[in-house]
Amino acid sequence: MATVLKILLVEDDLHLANLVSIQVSSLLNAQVDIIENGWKALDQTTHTPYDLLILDLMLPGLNGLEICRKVRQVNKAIPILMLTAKSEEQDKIDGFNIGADDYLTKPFSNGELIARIKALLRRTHSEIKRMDQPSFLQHHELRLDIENHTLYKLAQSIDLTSKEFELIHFFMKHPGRAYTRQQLLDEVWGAHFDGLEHTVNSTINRLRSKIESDQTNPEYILTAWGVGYRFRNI
Amino acid sequence: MATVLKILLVEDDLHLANLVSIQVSSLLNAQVDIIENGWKALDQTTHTPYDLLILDLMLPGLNGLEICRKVRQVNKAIPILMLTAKSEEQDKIDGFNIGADDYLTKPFSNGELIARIKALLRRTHSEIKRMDQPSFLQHHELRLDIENHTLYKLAQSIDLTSKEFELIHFFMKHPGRAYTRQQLLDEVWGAHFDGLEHTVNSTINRLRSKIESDQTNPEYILTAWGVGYRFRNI
DNA sequence: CTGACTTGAAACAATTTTGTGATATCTTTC
DNA sequence: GAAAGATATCACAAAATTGTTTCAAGTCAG
Repeated sequence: MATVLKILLVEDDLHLANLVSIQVSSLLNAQVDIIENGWKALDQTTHTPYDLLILDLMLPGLNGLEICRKVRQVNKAIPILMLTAKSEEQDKIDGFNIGADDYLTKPFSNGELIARIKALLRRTHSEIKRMDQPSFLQHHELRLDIENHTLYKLAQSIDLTSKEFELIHFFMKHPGRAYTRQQLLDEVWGAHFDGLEHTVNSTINRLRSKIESDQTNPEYILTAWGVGYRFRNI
Repeated sequence: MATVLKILLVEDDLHLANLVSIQVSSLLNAQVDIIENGWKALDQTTHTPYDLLILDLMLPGLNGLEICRKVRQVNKAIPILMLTAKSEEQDKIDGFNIGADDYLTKPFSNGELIARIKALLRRTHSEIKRMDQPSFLQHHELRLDIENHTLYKLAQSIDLTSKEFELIHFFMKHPGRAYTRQQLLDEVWGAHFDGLEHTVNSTINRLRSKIESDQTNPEYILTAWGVGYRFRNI
């Protein structure tokens, strides 16, 4: 089910292009097409739907800025990452004015490149999350189908509200560890939530009533007395 | 929080600065210093230790991003909150790259501001705590998993109450040394506790019953006759 | 706009933990 | 070996924490 990311890399330095391609395709589960020439690149983007464009600023034929501008006329949504040399710093501003979403100054590390790409795709609401996390989380009789937003106990599906889903999702990603209520608020409700810790109790109470066979003796969401809660580990 | 928070607010709009200062100092028990000029602010941070920096992005002298970068060169730990106007959205990304921990877009409500500050301080405090303490403490067959808040004897996990956990945590951090009951009360129960020394006995008794194979001949929590208790050293 | 559903908060009930007192057991000292 | 002092154990009550129910406000679809 893991869909492959399609990335177009427009770069005339084939050595660099290959390095980037190898890293990106292996670390992000992506298919990277490489094109050296600006005009060809523009043509290619109109025929194939890409999830991300990586443009070198200096190119034969048509430079990065111009590709950027022309692509944006047609497609306002596609994330664009510009690659620039240090001496071209001034062009950054132009890049943004024209519609690039981020830029990277050469030389850059692989880690930096991957981080930027991930950040870009996250921002543009792409589906990269899928590649960073499994589609299912299974613990004992519980199976969480993350993409379908559904919880199964054995074969039986259990309806969860969205808070309940997020909470058990978090727990199942971090089984065994005890979290305080405040930590759960920060992680699940968001750091800016400004309510009572007791809120966690209520949600856990509702969750337990749906997933535990014997609510007075929970199997999955365990109470860590004096601390908070933890998800079962075995 | 008993101690007063020290916050530096760098903001040239004095009207806004005063509003923020009043709210923050009253609701968070904080002392807020206000500085209008970027250069002065940078100088100030090197002379006074602050718990939090709030930087406006647009400033006379030296803008928020630059202050942020320069402060980070010296101090990697201090939490930084950036204030930006809507039109400066693009700079957010740069802000994060440079090392701000959070940002807030003007106009913001007081509640939002306070919530962000609290969340930031929580985050950085818990990170600091994690930084300077190990995740595990191991002695002989006992292994204390601090983050998971769980004690293992060989592969078997042992349920502890929070006092028991705190007590054995303290012991395992300071093995071999004998502590009087009063010292243990001060260290584990807290200096304000004014109960009987006898309380320590009970807790140790309960702890021993959970971790010692032969309770009449303890391997881990040893009695230091006429003194108090000590944790085994080898 | 209505009605069902979700969510956070408040009140109260139930449970667990923890401190204390009483008593038993062990060490040391003489 | 006995007395005095110190520690261990047990039971119980107080304190702290958590569980449950209910209600009201907010949200969303139809």
